Amino acid sequence: MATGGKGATRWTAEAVRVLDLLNSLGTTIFRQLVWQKAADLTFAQSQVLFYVAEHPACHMGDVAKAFGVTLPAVTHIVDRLEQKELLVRGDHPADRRIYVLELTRTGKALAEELQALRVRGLERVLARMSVDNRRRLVVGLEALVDAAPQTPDVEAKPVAAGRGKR
Amino acid sequence: MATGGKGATRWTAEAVRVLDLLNSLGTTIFRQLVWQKAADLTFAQSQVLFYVAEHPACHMGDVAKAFGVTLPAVTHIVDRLEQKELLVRGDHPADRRIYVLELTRTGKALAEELQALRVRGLERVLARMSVDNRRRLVVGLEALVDAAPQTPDVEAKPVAAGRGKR
DNA sequence: ATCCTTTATTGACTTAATTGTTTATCGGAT
DNA sequence: ATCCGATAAACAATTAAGTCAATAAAGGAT
Repeated sequence: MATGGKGATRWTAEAVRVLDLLNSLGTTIFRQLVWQKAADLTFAQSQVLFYVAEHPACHMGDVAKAFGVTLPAVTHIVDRLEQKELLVRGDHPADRRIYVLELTRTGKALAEELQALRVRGLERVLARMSVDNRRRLVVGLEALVDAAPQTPDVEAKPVAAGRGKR
Repeated sequence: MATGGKGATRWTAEAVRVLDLLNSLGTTIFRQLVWQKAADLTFAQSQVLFYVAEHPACHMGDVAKAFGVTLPAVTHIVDRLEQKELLVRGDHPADRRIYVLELTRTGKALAEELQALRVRGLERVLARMSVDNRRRLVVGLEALVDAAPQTPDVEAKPVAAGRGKR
């Protein structure tokens, strides 16, 4: 409101622009960079791999919440990752209903390798930007992420639980 | 490490940060805003809907190139959109192999409605940002999209072609 | 006319995600 | 000590999306 425009109308134009940019992002960076189809992991599988890498000892439900999918979906993906020996379902010491997810040695190595791939790819893109624009990008994105509805991360959260007990 | 500045090392840190932010974006904005699960369209279906809305009279192959998927995948999605009467396969006047895609009246209305939904959602987020940060976001994103490997839009482009001719 | 390329479809198969149901377990009430 | 409600996860079935391989049909060239 600082520049005293006519309020909503101005933001709408900006929102449309940002939406458009985010869309372009999805079909460039996201598709060509973040989603390197390496190591015959599917998109979902690599996402879970990274999640477990960053949240060791997490539970099935944590993963489901983080990606907003249902538990059965996680079950399948974790099944496949376990088959590939990238991840193990460990037992929880105190609560026997719970699986504690951990990456195997191979899984950790793969996660690091993929991360390095992404970073290198993104570096090549950032190198084509000016220092100022890189700064703007980082600060702007930080503000955006900050302004977005809270991130459904590992923290305990009510979320939409309530699986079908009857 | 923020003020370090020994060349490549600095960019790496910046790349990691941006990667992280893009990731957060994927699990917040993208999931809660861009992907409004309205009108029982799947994600892929709504993407194609929007694409055709913005590129009237496009061909099956255009869609495939734009999203980096194979032609059969497009066939299926267009089938479904046609069943829902959101889109029609028209004939090309000069080349009878080609289908010319157009949204129906209903399809256009739906696209506009979904777009409005997204814009309103994004507006609410942008409203929580300062004017300066909004500016930084737009400029930074523009620079990023610009620096990214060229967008696989409607233009003729080699992309990852090599579709299975034999 | 014959060959080659382009455009799109079809079929078979795999992976994903959703919904609904079931099993096992935990924790707290009697 | 047992029953009851809630939680964690598996299992089953359906729908969608993506792949490859093969096919068909139209266009263009020689």
